[in-house]
Amino acid sequence: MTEINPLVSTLQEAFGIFRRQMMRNLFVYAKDNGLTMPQFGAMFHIFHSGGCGVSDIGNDLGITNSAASQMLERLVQIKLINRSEDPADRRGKLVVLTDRGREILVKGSLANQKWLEELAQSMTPEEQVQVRQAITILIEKARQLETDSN
Amino acid sequence: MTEINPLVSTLQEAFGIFRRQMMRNLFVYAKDNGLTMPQFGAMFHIFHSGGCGVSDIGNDLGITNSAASQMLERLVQIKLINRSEDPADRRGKLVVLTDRGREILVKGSLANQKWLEELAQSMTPEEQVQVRQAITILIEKARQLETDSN
DNA sequence: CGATATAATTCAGCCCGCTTAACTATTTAG
DNA sequence: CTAAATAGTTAAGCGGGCTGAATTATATCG
Repeated sequence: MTEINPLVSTLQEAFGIFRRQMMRNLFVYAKDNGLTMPQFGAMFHIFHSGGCGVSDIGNDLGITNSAASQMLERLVQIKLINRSEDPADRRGKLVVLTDRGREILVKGSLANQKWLEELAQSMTPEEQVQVRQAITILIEKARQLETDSN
Repeated sequence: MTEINPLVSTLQEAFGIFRRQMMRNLFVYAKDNGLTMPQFGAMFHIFHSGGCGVSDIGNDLGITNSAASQMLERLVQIKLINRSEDPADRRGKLVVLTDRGREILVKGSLANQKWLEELAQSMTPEEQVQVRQAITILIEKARQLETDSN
């Protein structure tokens, strides 16, 4: 048995609260924008990859290329993504969000803004500084982890 | 224009990282457990409500009672939830998770454990203490917000 | 060059998600 | 007690999500 790091369980708890907050909005937000959850998931992946191939999305969502291809075709139809030939490898396609598609994702990531504002305002100025410094460390470390694993 | 609280944008950034981490697993985890995303969403709601009615779930997911009723019926069939008459109001039903259903949710909430451990271990002991204290404040404030809004 | 691997698409077919509309059972209001 | 509101179910029907198998086009390996 490895020792239990108390920070990990604290993070776990915070993560749980964030998760719940996020799930509260996820389904309704997708539906309000005329998207199914898998479609939203695909667009989320495209957004964060900044452009990728068809099978990347299949892998990310755990579905076949076939399924991914069909789903992307629908997203092309409703003009939320563009699909073009990859100039570097003409077998592949390059999938990117349209402006409208990007807008949906950006707005979605701001969906919890109000909650975060309330959260911030429920703290004293001293607490705000303390929390901000700590979260900044957290963000920095998370980014490092991400970089290292590439 | 209200002034921009720097803590809010920091929290927003952290939330974004958490969201991405969570979305990475969400679809694959649901599928691995034989669940569609809406089914997983329903079970998530039941889990956190600790037991609720059919239309509660419909409201939470933004679908009609009819749709919720049909989905729950499938979850009953595969023995992930129990549905019984509400003794307090015999029009209503009481929906709860079975042990198997609860297990899926609990394991799911531990899905990011490894990442959190790596994150914790990438910090110096001093940073760990600092971050833990700050996150504890955050958790406390979030819980208070939740209590107040009820 | 020829064989093989890779990226994507298409088709048939199945199940699920969802809505609307109609219906049953129970509770609440006047 | 009757009328209206509320909780849930059922059925018909549309469309999406997904798979497996077959197909096309391009790239890579020997």
